[in-house]
Amino acid sequence: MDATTEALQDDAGTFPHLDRDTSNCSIARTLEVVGEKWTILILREVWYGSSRFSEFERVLGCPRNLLAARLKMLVEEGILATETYQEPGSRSRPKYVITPKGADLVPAVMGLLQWGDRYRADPEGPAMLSRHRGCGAHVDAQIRCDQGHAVQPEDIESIPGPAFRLRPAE
Amino acid sequence: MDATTEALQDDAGTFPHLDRDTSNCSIARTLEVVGEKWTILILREVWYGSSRFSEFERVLGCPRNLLAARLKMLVEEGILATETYQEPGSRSRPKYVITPKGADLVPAVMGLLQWGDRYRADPEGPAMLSRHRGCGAHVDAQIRCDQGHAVQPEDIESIPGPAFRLRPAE
DNA sequence: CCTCTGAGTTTACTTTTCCATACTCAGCTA
DNA sequence: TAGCTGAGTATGGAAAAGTAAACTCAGAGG
Repeated sequence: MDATTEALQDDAGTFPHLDRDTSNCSIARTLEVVGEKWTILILREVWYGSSRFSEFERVLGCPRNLLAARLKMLVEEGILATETYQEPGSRSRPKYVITPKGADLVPAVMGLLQWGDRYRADPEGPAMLSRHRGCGAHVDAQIRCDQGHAVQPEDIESIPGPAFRLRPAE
Repeated sequence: MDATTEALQDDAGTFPHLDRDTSNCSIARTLEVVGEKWTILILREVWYGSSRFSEFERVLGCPRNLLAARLKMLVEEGILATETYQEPGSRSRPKYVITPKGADLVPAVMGLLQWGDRYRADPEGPAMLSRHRGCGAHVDAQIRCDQGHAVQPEDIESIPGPAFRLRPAE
């Protein structure tokens, strides 16, 4: 940890957050990849079991050109990978499967899912439920610290990290 | 639980997911609220300490009309609430604070944050770090079941819920 | 060789969203 | 009552997304 970072961290809570350079924000960078329309919904369908172009098209009702563009981007980003499948009597064709990098998006998507379940579900409840395979208990996304404590949003402290930078003067 | 849902749940894993009605998906509904550009970044700035219109504008560099529209929507949705502040010598003006409903989005945003930290951070690391106030340990979003087990993405089983519907025939 | 099928690509058009800038408005001070 | 400031609103053009339909392409089967 360099001296600048150290100094800023000592000042945690009162660091100059309004003057920081926000171009290297991890939230913004994740949204550059998954923030476009259809992208997260494609991933949702992957974990519900779809893998073929025609399946995504059918269940999402999304334009083919956008679907092709999003799938291509997800493969280029390493979130999906292509494999091949072959129906009897047909030639082999590509299908899309999740990679470990893609699976690491699950906590974020679970977070969106459970917020929608809580605040925007139909009166009778959610359309889909998630449970732990085997134990069968309901699962959800939650925040924990490395000591194993459950953490409430108001007990999260955000402090400058190693790549913290101030905005260049205008 | 009605008979249809029961039947579908017995069939978990092989339910007709390609024929389901996806219009009541909780992920899609959450994205209707927070999926537009700037919305999540506004919330990020709220937990980093901003509350005033001019602060959001300055740190985000977002167009004023979009900022006004997003703030208005977030207040209408109950994610932010307005309070007033008054600088000495100035009239009172509105500021924006997070509500409990807004705080419930933290797991989703933490999920996006940690994915970006892992895969898209600068070589030296993240721009910001999150720690548990008091204990000081690093915090992250993770998936757990109600039995307290940590759950890996591949051990999540998605099954039809009470609002599961098949798509109307075409 | 012809046809069929899934997986795209291409094109043309409409609609929505985004962006930059100019303008307005309310109240506090001079 | 004129000017200043923070918080917006209005507007016009650019970019992205959505829609629909035609077109391509690579094999398997006939």
